[in-house]
Amino acid sequence: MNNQQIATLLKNVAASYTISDEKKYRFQIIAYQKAADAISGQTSEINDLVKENRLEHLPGVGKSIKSHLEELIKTGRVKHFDKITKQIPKSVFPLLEIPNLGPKTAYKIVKAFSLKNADTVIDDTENLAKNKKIQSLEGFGEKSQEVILQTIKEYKRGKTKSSRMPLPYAFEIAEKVLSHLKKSSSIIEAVPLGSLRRMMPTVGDVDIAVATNEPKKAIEHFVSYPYKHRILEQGSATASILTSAGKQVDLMAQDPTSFGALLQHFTGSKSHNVHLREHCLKIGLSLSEHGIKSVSEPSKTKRYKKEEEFYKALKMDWIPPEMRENTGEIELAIKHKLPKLVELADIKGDLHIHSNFPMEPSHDMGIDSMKDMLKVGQNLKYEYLGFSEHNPSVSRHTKTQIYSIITRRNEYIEQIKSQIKSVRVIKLLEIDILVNGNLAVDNKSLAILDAAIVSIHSSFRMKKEDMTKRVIEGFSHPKAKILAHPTGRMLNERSGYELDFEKIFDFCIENNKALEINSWPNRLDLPDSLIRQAIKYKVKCIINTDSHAASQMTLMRYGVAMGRRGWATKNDITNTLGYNDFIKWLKS
DNA sequence: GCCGTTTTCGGCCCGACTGTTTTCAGTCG
Repeated sequence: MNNQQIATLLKNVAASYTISDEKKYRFQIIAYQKAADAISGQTSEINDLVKENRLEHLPGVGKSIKSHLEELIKTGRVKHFDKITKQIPKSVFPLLEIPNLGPKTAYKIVKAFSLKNADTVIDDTENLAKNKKIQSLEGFGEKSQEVILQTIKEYKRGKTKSSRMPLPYAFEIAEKVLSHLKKSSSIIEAVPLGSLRRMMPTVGDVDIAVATNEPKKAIEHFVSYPYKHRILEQGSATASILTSAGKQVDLMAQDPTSFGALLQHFTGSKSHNVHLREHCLKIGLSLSEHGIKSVSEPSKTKRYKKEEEFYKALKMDWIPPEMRENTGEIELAIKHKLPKLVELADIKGDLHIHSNFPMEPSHDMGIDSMKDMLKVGQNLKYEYLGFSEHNPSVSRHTKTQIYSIITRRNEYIEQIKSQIKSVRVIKLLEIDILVNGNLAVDNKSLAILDAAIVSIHSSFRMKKEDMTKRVIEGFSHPKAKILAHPTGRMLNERSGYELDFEKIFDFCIENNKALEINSWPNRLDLPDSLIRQAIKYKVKCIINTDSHAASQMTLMRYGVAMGRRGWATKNDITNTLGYNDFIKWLKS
């Protein structure tokens, strides 16, 4: 069961409580929704957290829900959940997937028309709306019937928030909308916020804040966005549109004098905001996107132009957006003990890049020359670059042939070195760890490299113990210093292979090896939660791009963002070291 | 059901928008 499925289950429990007796179960409902939100926002699999007994670190998941989840992972169901949800017709739950249909509305429709079949309930509701049967129900009308019909159609076409997009794609949408917004003189400033600003690996919808003295004009301009499918809502302070590609864009407008409060509010996460607001209530302050007011004097709101001022007014340090997931950052900010996170400018080199040098590998080659990639390295002000093409294919070459290809590449690198001197070149290779734990390159060839990156590219479906053994065996070679994309996950595609990370961490510490934070947008691997854990173990990480083209070398920002989401400081990342120190580590 | 900088009891974020109402309920983020 994946996180979204678990979150849906918890939401269904909350919905069941809402329908049975909203007043009686008011706080259980909040608790279950909170837990669902916490889990759907988690980037590592709850399945693993339960198995590794790390679940208590999730805020919103306490003793009771934790034991329910343990039962769920173990047996596939939860008796307590079954008891609660059994009181509600099964057909209510699929309807909750439709935007704007909450528990009350869904239940009303199901009950009024005796819709019993959960498999067809969405079609049934669509037909009822088409045949104008819903408008006569109490509390409904022509408009709400039309909205139901419309949203079900969009849901069926996949135009819904359920599919999350990779971070760079979300940035692209944001850029397009921003360039549209800039055309209006009513908009003083426009900034993308939400999960985009927190640099979540995937983004559901795009949130944008604007500072304006003419909110009505600003919002009218926003909803006139040429690539919109339709306007979802439009008020005097906020509006939402669906783009023609089916992605939702939310906009909030605010007076420039309160823009800092809006930045804080709209960046989230929800869980961060709720926790922060609960904390502030205890000291008599009520927070909103407008500013801060005292509970004793609710008519007066203090406004803040800058987000820094907002946090400062709460006697806290400003919290980097990447940390705002309510995992302890608020407490540290109060104590002025936040870590100083690694920054893009700290990075001194990229050690995982693939040039087009003809290595005859079994995996994909790069498309640009070493020279072109070095030029980009120069522009990025790097001190060093490590070329790490895939090893020559084992099935098509003898050991001797592999040795001669690597020798040829070394000679070519020496030539280039004499031409470009501002960036130092390190001779690496990305080498497969074979099923038996051996490396795909023998000792003689390894000896002529500065070091090696090792990684898994085959036979993913091994048992956790076997895979851990395989990785550690390959990683044990003295030349192997970096384990690339350690979990093997591909976002929205596959969850990766299973590894015992406590063992991997221990191994890295004992042998002074580093785990890669791969910046490739569909990988972002290590995942942030594992980075956080690795850092706690004092394991070194290294942030690389895995570029297969010179233009991809700027993807470094995404890897750095994941490091920041995992609370990594400059000291935790080996490629923040200057060349001499880095080489010393690499050859240690 | 969760949680702890006045608490192991007694609290629980805050506001916007829409449709169907005639002062509000439901949904969302």
